[in-house]
Amino acid sequence: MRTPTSSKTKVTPCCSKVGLKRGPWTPEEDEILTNYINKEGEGRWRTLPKKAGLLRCGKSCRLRWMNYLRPSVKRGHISPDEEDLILRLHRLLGNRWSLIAGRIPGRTDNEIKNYWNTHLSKKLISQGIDPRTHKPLINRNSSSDDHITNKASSSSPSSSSKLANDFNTISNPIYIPFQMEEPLRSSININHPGEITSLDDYQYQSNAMLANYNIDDLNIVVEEDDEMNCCRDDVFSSFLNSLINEDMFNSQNQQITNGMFPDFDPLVNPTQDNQQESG
DNA sequence: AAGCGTTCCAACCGCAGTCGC
DNA sequence: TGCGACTGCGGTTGGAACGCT
Repeated sequence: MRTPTSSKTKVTPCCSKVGLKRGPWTPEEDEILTNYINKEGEGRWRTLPKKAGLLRCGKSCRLRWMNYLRPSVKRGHISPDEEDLILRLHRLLGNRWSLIAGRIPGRTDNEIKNYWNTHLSKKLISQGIDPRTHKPLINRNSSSDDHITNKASSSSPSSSSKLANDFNTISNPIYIPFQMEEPLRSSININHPGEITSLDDYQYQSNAMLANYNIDDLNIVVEEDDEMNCCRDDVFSSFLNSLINEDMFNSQNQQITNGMFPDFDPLVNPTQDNQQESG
């Protein structure tokens, strides 16, 4: 674990504003940055501004490139399909904007975050749905949800609470068949068959797959098996695809669209009667 | 047309993870 | 092992654009 930064200076040279320009980028700056990256490639952001002749910090250059100048960045309105996908992915991943953006071609994490904050969260609230938990707002004060709501709604940036936030954001939408009190960085072991016997095959497999991911960053943790690591991105991609394409999501999102919310969330508690078959 | 409040989004900030020395 | 540099992420902010009166 990284040493807390509070014990030393927080101002890195990159953040020092001495002599560096801030604010909106000019077309000239955009052109300089684009030309440089086209020639030299991405990366080495720290030294890039000096080499390119820009009076910007590396962070600013990276952000401008990633969110605006990259050729793959799609401009324009979010389509209904994209909106639906964002809803599904947010329900699955929480405020993991970069992960969500990674599933939506051409969209950046910043764009999706902004769209969520300005459109989708308000839309869900207007429908009586807590945009953090995707549960009905009416239940947010119930004792069973307090431990989740309190942590999820905390804006405190302390490292421990942030990890707790992340864990709850992830664990809440997805059923995990056992309590995880382990350190968050540890991988989850699926060897708890007694707790998952009631799951149907699909959900068993989904949770088994989830259990092999590091819950903190959703990268697969395969117990130091490098041969498995080489394909884990593909596995995770397939896993996400299988989840976001499931009919259970379709039916739920249809109800969300209609301003309703299902009584029961099969992903949170799949042992209830209305589990749905996967395709 | 002017003033004011609201919305939206590009950009900034601080923190955390990773890596190399 | 510890430290610093670098990078990336998510939350927040500032101000331009927009809408209403």
